[in-house]
Amino acid sequence: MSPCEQSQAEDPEAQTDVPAGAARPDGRILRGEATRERVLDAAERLFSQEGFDAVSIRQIAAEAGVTLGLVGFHGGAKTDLIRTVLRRRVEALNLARRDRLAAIMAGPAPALGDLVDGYISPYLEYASHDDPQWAAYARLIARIVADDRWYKHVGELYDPVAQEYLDAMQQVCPGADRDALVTGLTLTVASMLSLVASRARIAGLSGHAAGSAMDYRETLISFCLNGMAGVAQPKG
Amino acid sequence: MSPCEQSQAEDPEAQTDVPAGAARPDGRILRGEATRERVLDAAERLFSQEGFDAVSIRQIAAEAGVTLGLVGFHGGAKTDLIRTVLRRRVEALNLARRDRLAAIMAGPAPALGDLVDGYISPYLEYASHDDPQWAAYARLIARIVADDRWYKHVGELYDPVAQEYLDAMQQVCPGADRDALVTGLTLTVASMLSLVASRARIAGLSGHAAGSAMDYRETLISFCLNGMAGVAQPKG
DNA sequence: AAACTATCTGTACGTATGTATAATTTGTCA
DNA sequence: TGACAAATTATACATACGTACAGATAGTTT
Repeated sequence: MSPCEQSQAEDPEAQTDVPAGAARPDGRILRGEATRERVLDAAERLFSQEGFDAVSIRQIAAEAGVTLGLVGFHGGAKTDLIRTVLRRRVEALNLARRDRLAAIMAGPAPALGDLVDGYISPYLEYASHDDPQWAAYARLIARIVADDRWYKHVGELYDPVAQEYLDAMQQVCPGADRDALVTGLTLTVASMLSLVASRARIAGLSGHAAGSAMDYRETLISFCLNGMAGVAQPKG
Repeated sequence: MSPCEQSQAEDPEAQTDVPAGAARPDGRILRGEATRERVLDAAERLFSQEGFDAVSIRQIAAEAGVTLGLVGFHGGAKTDLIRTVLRRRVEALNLARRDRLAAIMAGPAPALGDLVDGYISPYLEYASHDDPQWAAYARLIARIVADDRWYKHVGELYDPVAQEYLDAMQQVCPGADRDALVTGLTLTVASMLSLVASRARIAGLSGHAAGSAMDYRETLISFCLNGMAGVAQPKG
């Protein structure tokens, strides 16, 4: 009777055979929905702070203010729980990136810099979002990409939009080698994530406290744009 | 009687009151030294593959082919063990970087690109080293920087040389803002590490298997050089 | 040979882990 | 109101964990 294996039925009226725990046919939310959200939020926060293996189900329960059994009830097994957490916010990020991409390509003179900015900025904005859960999620993604166990899952979620950006980049830089663009975008993403994952690095080297990720946005975009422009040039 | 808390007495004749487990006054190595190395190697491999929290002392013992107690005997507590592993190879990397830096600055026309190359290449070379332990260590470093628990320790080990490179960069680019250089070097390091940590990302986006980290060296250096040049320009 | 110390083995302890489940409460609909 | 399912509690289980330690072994020194 656990609702933990529900599919991502975002649309309340999408189907008649509603999985348990999701929206009801009459549109009302089952009472467990708020609890489920608390559990996922707590897991998101703790996983991003301590890492998957260092966090116990009991910690998550305490952080969420629920009993131990409820974490399993709403989140399923631990590996399912983090998968759900990772999947939960993908749509919003992908949508923001796709919107920007469409706007850029519909404009008069789409440039490589616009595309780099379009891919990076939504993540940075969410990472500096008022909602601390978004900040936690951004940090979690930055953590997870170095872990082969979860990268496969994360990659599947984000790669399609990345491919759309790569297509657009190829359109804007006709002579560029596809593999070079792929590597360049990978390095761009790595740079972007590093700003969120460990501003401690910058703080340590600069000698003063690091600001918000947004404070580094200009430098980051400049770095990545110039870097991409470098690798996008046809050989010769 | 555990030798696990030995200081880094690399010089066999450095002191008369030798800590247990290190070199003897007569220059001979105590018999446990080979075992200690096996334990550290196994920990290095496993930590780099699975992460600190996912690896148990018993796993390390099995991987090293020793009994459980020996891991604690030679490695101390688990947190001491990873600290030792992280510290063990720092000297070699710092030395290689310092050598390159000296050669560049003694040359006729030191350029920003040379400095970027000088900082990146030693790590890439060690990461692609024949010795699989070096590859494991490189992967471990790439993993660890996203974890605040260990970054503090790693930073202390590598930041002094990074500062020397930053000084040299400022010398080569007199108008550059120091904070911009710091951010740029941080992004450069993040890009460098990402190539080692997860070539799976590139493989996933490109559609074909990823090669060795060395295959991406040119693209990486081009990306980082152009990126650094971008952020090193005085505002205006 | 005897004393000594580094090295190594085997085991035990207390605690924490992920997960399952029976029993209870709560809200909804017929 | 009474049946029914979702939600919640409390507890139990088997296992794995990090660490400590008493004792055995093996070299070295006296």
